[in-house]
Amino acid sequence: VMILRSRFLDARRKRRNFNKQATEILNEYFYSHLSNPYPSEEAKEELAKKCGITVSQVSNWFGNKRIRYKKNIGKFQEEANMYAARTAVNATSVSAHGSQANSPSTP
Amino acid sequence: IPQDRERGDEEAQQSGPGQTFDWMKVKRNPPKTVKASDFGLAGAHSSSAIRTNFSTRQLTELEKEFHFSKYLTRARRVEIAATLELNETQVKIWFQNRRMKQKKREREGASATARSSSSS
DNA sequence: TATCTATGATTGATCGGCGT
DNA sequence: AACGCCGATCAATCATAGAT
Repeated sequence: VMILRSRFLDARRKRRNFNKQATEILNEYFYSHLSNPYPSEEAKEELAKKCGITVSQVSNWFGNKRIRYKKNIGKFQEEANMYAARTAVNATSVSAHGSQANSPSTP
Repeated sequence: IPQDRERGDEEAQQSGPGQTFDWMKVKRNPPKTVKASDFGLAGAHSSSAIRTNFSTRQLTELEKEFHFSKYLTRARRVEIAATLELNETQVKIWFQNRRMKQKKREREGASATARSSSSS
């Protein structure tokens, strides 16, 4: 096939990585809800606000994270242990309540 | 109806951080597009049926139709499918996805507008 | 600077739920 | 019972930012 790719017709994707802070927040949620990493619409909105990104971007992040995580669980073990140690909201119903002020305070 | 137990062996690991949850086992059925049915018969279901790559021509035409009408009528669907050499299902799905995309844009565009109310 | 990897976005198609 | 739509998600891929 020719390299008739979109070539440059894709002025769209001008990706920019998220802040380390945002990634931190997203990962924290992901690993503290590893039993069911599917944030509700409300949770997504809250995460979006905290991270300074859009709800769609939060959805994309979780979508990519879930797929890539299960694709190669081993590769994420280290990261998983790290975040798992911070918040222990183990499985068995994640009936969260009043989300605390949540402060990634540095120990 | 038994739910195909995995290789049946990793039930030991549970409390560990590497626990395997249901969402990690989710598998989607492969597309049944069966587009290469022109092979001549005998449902040689061999069609890998993978993500179809629409050509620029097909996308252009679909986009044009979408502007004309966001929703399809049975007749139009048949017509478009024939013209673009796609299944009616593919046309139907394309319109559904397109509508979702439109909605997403409107939503993000709205919040963006509210933000830059009078700037620029 | 070239090459490989991590990651955000896009999109055809699937899943479950609902309405007709 | 069957079909279309919605909303969410999957899964593969694109293109680029970042690491080596």
